[in-house]
Amino acid sequence: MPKLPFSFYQQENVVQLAVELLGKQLFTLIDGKLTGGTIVETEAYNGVIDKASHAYNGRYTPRTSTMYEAGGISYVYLCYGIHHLFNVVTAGKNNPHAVLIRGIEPTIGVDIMLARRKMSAPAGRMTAGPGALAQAMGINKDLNAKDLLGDEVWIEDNGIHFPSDQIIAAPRVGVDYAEEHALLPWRFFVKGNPYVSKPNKF
DNA sequence: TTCTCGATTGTCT
DNA sequence: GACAATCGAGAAA
Repeated sequence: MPKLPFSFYQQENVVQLAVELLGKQLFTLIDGKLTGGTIVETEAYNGVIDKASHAYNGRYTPRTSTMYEAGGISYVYLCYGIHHLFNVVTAGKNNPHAVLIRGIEPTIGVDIMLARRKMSAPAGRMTAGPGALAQAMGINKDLNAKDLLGDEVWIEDNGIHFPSDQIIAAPRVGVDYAEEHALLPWRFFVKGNPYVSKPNKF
């Protein structure tokens, strides 16, 4: 199946791109172990105007410099000292947009993911949530700034397309006070999918 | 150099 | 439902 082309990641509309990533296949080849799954939950981080983004207001640091690169690479970082979060950098250079991958539905290497998660049987929580899915797929900060057209981590399009009425768009909680920010951060997930993290109630 | 806190999750009550 | 675990980035000094 074809990997998503470089041009796909150059879109300036990170919100729309976050929607389009739903249904795509995310793969990692770590230490010779192949794992992959269907993306079922994403969250858009709209660069300098997104208050929740690391690059908010043009903040540029060694860590966030990855987000300023041209789209089509990964952005991985450690949160709470425990969890690795996997993002896809999008848009052109110096436009720090990113999409956080929050949930996948495992399709390849399920047993490997179970072992990494130290679980004995498949369950929804295996890959539901950004920290959990990163652990399941063996993602760590060594995967930061990797080319998504490379052979360690990549995304394929196998034609899966969720109907629009199955895709839920949920604004981030706690931004009601700031009307200009209320539109910016968006979370998207597939309705009723067991591999979506908590805010699955609708 | 030092201090605070986070794009979270799992466990205990 | 509430809270602890845990460490590196970012900001201040």
